[in-house]
Amino acid sequence: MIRIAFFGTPEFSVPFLTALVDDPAFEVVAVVSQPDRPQGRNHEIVPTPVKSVALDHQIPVLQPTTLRDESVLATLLALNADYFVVVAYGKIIPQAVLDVPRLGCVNVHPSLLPKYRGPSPMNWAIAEGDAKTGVTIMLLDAGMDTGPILSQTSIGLDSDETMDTLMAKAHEQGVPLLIDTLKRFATGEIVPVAQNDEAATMTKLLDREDGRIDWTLPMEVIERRLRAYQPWPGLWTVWMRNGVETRIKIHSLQPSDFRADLPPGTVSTKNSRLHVDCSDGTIEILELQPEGKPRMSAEAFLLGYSDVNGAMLG
RNA sequence: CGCGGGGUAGAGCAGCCAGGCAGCUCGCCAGGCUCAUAACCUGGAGGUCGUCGGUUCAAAUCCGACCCCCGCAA
Repeated sequence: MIRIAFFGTPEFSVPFLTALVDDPAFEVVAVVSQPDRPQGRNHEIVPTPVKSVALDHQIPVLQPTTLRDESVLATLLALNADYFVVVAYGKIIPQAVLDVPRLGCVNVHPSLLPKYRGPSPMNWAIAEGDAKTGVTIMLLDAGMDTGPILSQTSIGLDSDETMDTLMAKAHEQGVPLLIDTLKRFATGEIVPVAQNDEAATMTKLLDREDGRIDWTLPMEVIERRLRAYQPWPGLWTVWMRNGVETRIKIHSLQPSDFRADLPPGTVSTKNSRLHVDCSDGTIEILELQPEGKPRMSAEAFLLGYSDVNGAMLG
């Protein structure tokens, strides 16, 4: 049996972990996850998704605050692991840890490396309107997603692709690829291939301000971001209503054939429809959510907030 | 004890601060008008005002407890 320590934290990592657990060729001897942190509305301490699954399978869980620690290193060494498998762990892994497993540290990166090194590669692929992205299985080295590639699978992006659907595809194709790659690399069937650094691109970490709609952008870009920025940071805008900033989340929109031809960010309503102009046309908002309220259709919103007509959003 | 908004007719909201007939827009039902409509007119049904308790002559409104929904933050 191939001995594996699994490094991962969010929901995205879970299918990879469960597949390893379920495969008789592997023994997952430990799981390393980020420390539990206060979360949610009352700052409750919630276990990470990966930790929960590990506990369900009676797998020992480590949650070190740092991997640069002698006792942590000693614990990892004692696992006598063949692989460390890293899927969205959330922290840089220092060289001393990379050197621990016999066969190496294998990372799952959801892009076609060397394109989109760095965080949020799937968000980026959707936001850029790419026709395809993929999943890369690679060996970690000291750089940011710079290690040699073991295997890769390509994923076609649909015109209505969202993070939900893309993650499902990444799991569908990436999980079996990981399993297969781990087995074949262990037997020497796979030779790592260095990345072409000249073709590399980097993504930046999304932050909450990325979700704030810039209405001076074209419709197409705004629409892509709506699909790319789910579930976080989402897409939102601000309505100055009677001197009070009201934040409004946009859940669904579409380009409109109606042309209001107003300055970007200006709201116009017509026949129970909600339109906002951007740089190259008029967008119809279909579903939205004022802060403190549940999400609702534009039609419902207009019944209670008819004064939005003519407002300038930003 | 992280900060904050909300629960009022099927939907979205106002009324609450300052207690005194339960409102608005839409939908629904019936009828009318029109060549015509996501139009217009007339009439109508639909509510334990989240729950429980307290104060009061009187509570959607004030006080207390609880339940539920949501935004932020992390």
